[in-house]
Amino acid sequence: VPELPEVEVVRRGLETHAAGRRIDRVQVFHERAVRRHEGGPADFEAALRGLRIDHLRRRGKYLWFALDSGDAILAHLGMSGQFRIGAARTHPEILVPPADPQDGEQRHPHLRIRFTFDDAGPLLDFLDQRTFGGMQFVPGGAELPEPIAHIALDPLDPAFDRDATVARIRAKHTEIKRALLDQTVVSGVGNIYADESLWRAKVHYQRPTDRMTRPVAGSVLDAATQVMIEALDAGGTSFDELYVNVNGESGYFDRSLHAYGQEGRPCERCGTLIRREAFMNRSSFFCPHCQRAPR
DNA sequence: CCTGCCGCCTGCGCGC
DNA sequence: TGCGCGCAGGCGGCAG
Repeated sequence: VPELPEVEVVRRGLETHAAGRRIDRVQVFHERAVRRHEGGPADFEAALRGLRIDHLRRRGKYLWFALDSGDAILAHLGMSGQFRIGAARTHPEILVPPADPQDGEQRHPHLRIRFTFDDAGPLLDFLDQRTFGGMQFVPGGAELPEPIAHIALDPLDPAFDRDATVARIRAKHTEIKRALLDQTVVSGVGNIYADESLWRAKVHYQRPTDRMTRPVAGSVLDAATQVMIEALDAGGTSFDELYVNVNGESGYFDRSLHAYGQEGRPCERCGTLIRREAFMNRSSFFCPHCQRAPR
């Protein structure tokens, strides 16, 4: 599941392998992948032809291709989206026989969008098993695409205001994990890093935000920042083949998880068994001793 | 304005 | 053996 560290790994890979290249052809193989694009697949393909990718930018879990025209391709990986560079050549094992023998071309079953460049270099594929991810062309969006103007800065953004975010958290009438997952409060945190942050800060996921002191709210935010930096250094968290970098390689931060997915294992601080509870239609992992439930 | 829930998706593992 | 179900969970939209 791609959260900030995983998306940043992908952004860096695209900066290396896609920036500076001019798009020759775009092929959309599944219309849900461009459902946010007003004009649909044909318009998406036509809008990008001939444009050059200048830079790759990111805010939270969103990333976008800044184009030489001043426009942008805004992308979100959703639950299972991947960008792969030249995968057809470097990973033949993921290929399947063509559905139609006349087709000739071999394609991965989850291939949704393919970019071909005018330099005859490796192509760029967007694969997405569950189709929660996708792309849209945003005219004039190179600096900041309008559709994500409401997304808060993430903790790795140089302009991130830590104290303002603490104030924002404390001003909300909700539980701390909901606030952490609210991308308009702080962006980039998903279920995995929310649980890891709360474990590090020794705070229960249901603590009311409006009854948290500034130091406690700050410690949760600082833990989130720290855990995401460490995960980025490890290349992200990979549980399976659903998250890999642009070269198809896994990250190894899963070995450093203390709470998420650790149900029944002893807490590394106190030995109490990590518990899993349903919360917000997902799972919350926590140490019932270190992270005491609010009254 | 704010909070919180639903529906969108596919594949896998489990129990019967 | 096969099938139905729960689970994985980010996000937009919308109800209250």
